[in-house]
Amino acid sequence: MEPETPQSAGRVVTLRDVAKLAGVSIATASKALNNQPQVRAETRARVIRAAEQLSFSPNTLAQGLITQRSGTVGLLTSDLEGRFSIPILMGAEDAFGSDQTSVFLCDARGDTVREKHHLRALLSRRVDGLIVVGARPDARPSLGRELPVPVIYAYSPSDDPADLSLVTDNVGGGRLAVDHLIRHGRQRIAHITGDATYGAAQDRARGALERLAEEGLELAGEQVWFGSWSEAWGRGATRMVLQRTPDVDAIFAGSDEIARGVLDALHQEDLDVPGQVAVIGFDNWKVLAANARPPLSTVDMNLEQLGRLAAQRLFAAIDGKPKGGVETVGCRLVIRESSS
Amino acid sequence: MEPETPQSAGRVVTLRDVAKLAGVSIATASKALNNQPQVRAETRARVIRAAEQLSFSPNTLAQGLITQRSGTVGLLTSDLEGRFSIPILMGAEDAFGSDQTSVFLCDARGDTVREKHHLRALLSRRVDGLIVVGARPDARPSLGRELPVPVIYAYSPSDDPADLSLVTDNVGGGRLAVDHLIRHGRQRIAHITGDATYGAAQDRARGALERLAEEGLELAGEQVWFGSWSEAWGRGATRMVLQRTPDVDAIFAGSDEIARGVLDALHQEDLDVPGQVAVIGFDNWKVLAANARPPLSTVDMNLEQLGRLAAQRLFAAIDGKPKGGVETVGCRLVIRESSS
DNA sequence: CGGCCTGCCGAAAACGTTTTCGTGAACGTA
DNA sequence: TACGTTCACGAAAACGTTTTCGGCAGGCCG
Repeated sequence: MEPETPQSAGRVVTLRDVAKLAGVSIATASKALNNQPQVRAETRARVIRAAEQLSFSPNTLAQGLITQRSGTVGLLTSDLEGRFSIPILMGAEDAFGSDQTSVFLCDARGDTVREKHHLRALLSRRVDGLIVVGARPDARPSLGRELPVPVIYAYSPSDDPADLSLVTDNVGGGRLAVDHLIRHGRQRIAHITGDATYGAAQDRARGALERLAEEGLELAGEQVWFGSWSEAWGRGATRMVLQRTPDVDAIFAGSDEIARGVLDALHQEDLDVPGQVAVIGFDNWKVLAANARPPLSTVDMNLEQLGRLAAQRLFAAIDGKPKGGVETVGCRLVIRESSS
Repeated sequence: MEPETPQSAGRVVTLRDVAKLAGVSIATASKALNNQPQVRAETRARVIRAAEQLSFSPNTLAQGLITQRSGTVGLLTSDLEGRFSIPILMGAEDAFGSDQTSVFLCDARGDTVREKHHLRALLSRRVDGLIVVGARPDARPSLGRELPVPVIYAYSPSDDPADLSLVTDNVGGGRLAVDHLIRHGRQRIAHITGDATYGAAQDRARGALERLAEEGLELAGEQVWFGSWSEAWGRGATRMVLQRTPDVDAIFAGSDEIARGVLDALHQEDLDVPGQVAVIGFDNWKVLAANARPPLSTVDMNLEQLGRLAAQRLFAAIDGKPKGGVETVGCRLVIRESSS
């Protein structure tokens, strides 16, 4: 009759099993596997071999219980559906994945009570930290200063300046777009963008105007065209711009959706892009931008990098004193064919 | 001098603190909070009050250690970027959220070794179960039968029929689309779809052909137009279909991206949609479908429901014997204006 | 040979719960 | 009064680790 192994008994392998197989105590087994110095090389090897043989994997719950570190963080998003959360989430997950920390995903669906509920659950699970990623780039209410773990706000900054928030540099993004158009010889640049109540819309417009002013240029189309973040608005606004300034030679759109509408309207007017009018979007939403006709140049917010940065800052805050303030992440140009 | 509370000491509140404040033992405190019967009503009330006063939240790690249930599940996606994972993930998160289980999110980025790595980590964390959501609707390698926890495969079925997989009913989706077109009096229906190596493309086409055959109709455009999942292909294929069958009165596109291309090409030929040609897409990818001109009718795969179902099946499997096989989730029509 | 240091190892406490079991009190019954 | 039963409650074990500390060899020095 075979000697019964832990696995064959349907039990999950524990450190005790490894120790017994290696002929050492539990304490030594633990030290051997954790690279503690006070164990002979030969013994360590024996333990490791035993662990592999049993395919031992340590119970992180027990580890967390004693070390007071769960090795987990909470990712509290208020809107999974919104496409901006996802890249941030990917970046964060990526940055953590390389370490040995796992990520709890919670979607509050923009509901405050659901958020509270998730927060409670996460704290109960003794997460080592939290990343809160918002749905829109404007400030959101802080979770409070009395939390037992550090918190990083990503995309939506916290309304409490004592918290650490990571946000997109929308002003810089606006500058970048206009700078690119100017460098390609455009002089009569219009700006069509989304909802004026969005801070991001204001910031992008401001950046654009700043860069124009530096060059001594005025905005074409008489004004910044605020509206909604939709293709339909892009089409409509384009027609109005063309009416005011028929010789416009570039349009900076506040989002890729709007830019698609702009392209569509320009086609209808038989204007060549980028021959007669250059177009640049914002977001680098690939399915929209890359499939446009012609493929759309656009500004990328580097959201994945923002997510990775959030993870790094969270780590720093977990063992160190927490920092407050707002940190911005720069944008980058993605040049395709609509602006060459 | 104030009596020192646990919080003021910077310590996290434990059951011991609650018990002391309520003047009972730890055991009784535990029983009181867990609605065990063997505790006097008055005592229970006192304990609960103490717990609230200290805003006690039980350490789930300790709970999990002893109950052998961590109350967590792993969500192992192979491709977060792909838009199909997200709704499934939302559905699953939603279904779990109402219960007291939390979700670990892991993105393998389509990499097998990363997947193995995440799997190890999840098992180490003693998750109670796993949901594996794939990137494309074709079969993927099973994680194996020897896992200590139940696994549900969502979207991509496992290649091992002993596993339980949940997939979209693509055949039904194809039928649904064509049925809708027929009901609206269309007789010359063409089908333009994506990569022929995708099982989903084959299935949708099969469903469409079945439904046509039932009506005694033939496919317009001489063949099923397989190609790629892109707008460009939609444009190109539409031109070819028009060349073959100038009087086509409906086009069923295998995806919304393709449908956008179809619409674009029809506009260029000055054909009215839906007056002369009806168009229906697949996926209900809102930003594409709702913003199209005219807004695009399409087939929705009910992915959120699929995610919720996966969560339910996982629960059933956690305490019950695991079931195998493939279960399909039906599609539904989303009627907008392109097909009326 | 006695003392001291060094190198390895194991016993045991600790983390914060749940759960089993024992115990004392109160009560009813013979 | 003696005895069994029920009712609340507490002591202690258990979950699977990490870490502190003490002990036992063996080697070196005086």
